Amino acid sequence: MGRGRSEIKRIENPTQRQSTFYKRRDGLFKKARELSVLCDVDLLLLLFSTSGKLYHYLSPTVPSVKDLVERYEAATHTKVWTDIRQERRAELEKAEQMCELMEKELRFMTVDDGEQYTVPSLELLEHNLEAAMHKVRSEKDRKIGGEITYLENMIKGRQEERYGLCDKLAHSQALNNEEAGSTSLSNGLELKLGFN
Amino acid sequence: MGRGRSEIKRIENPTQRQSTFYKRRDGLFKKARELSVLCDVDLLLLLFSTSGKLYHYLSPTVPSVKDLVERYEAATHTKVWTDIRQERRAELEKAEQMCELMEKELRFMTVDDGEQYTVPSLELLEHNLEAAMHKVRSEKDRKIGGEITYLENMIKGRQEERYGLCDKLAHSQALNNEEAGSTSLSNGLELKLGFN
DNA sequence: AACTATTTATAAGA
DNA sequence: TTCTTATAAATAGTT
Repeated sequence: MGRGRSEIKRIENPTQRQSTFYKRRDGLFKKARELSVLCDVDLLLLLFSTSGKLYHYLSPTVPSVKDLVERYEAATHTKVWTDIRQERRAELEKAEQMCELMEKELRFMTVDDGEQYTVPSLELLEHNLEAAMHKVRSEKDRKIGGEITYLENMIKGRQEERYGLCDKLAHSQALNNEEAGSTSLSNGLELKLGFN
Repeated sequence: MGRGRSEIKRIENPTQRQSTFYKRRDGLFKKARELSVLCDVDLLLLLFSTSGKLYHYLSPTVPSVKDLVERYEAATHTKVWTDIRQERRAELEKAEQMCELMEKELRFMTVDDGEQYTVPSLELLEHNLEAAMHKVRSEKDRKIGGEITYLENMIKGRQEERYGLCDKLAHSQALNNEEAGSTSLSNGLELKLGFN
């Protein structure tokens, strides 16, 4: 139809392709509608443009897309919806299994009474707990040791600071004495710092 | 097209309807195919004739009907199926979160170095581990104690059984002696049981 | 199924 | 996009 053309191959010019898409899309939907009405046919037309936009038509006689797809399943013996559902269920079950496993492990670790232990497994657990305990204790000691060192350094720093101040003061008093004019102010300062 | 007609309503004459169906069905599929090729479009055409026969076309670029139907689902996100899917996803996420939480707890319990512990948390952990250890040890003692008791009972039972048999035998021998006719058979039985 | 007289769809151009 | 129009295609009615 139209002026010329007859080859059916992808239109490379995007503008032209888009234009053709509009026209032919409308034509196709019109024909689909006409066929379903004229000949009493149940049909579904589902299409996505290159840009990902959805267009669809469903005969008015069909209640839903799902309905028609289920009939398609029955006719072709393929299972579209059930597959999707089963995949989901499988994923969920896997996650739940993981959960259960870890829960069991946790219950075991915390020596839950609901669990039944054998003597060897109890011995293994005892061993693991002992190892964990060692780790915890050494980690704690390390942390506390670190804090103690930090505090010791603080004290040391303060002391040095104090010595420095005392030295300065002594120096300052010596200077004052040389000048033969000792003030009550410098005396007060000496008393204050002496027992700081 | 064609000679006359333009009204689009159900064709009541079955012969004519069937004839029109063939012609228009072919035309529709042809147009669908042309559109998908010319404009690079993903489409599905699914139809059932009045007699229930299935005809369908799927663009060669689409891997499966399921694929396109899933895309339809995602695009409309209004259907019951999507709701179910979202419920599933929520369940899955919940399960995964649980997993993560438990994994973290497990890592903490096993004093994994990747974790950062504070001194108070280490003390709490130490306390918990000690409690677990006590539980494990008492459980182990209980189990071992139980097993010893069980074995002791076994031994005791066997011994009593043996005594009972010896008594029976002695009784039987006494009877045999009374009858003054000892057989080789009863003699063999005595030998057999004596060191069982 | 085939054949056409017509109607319809649409390619190209605006 | 949208309209116009020349022309190709589809198809209703007929055989």
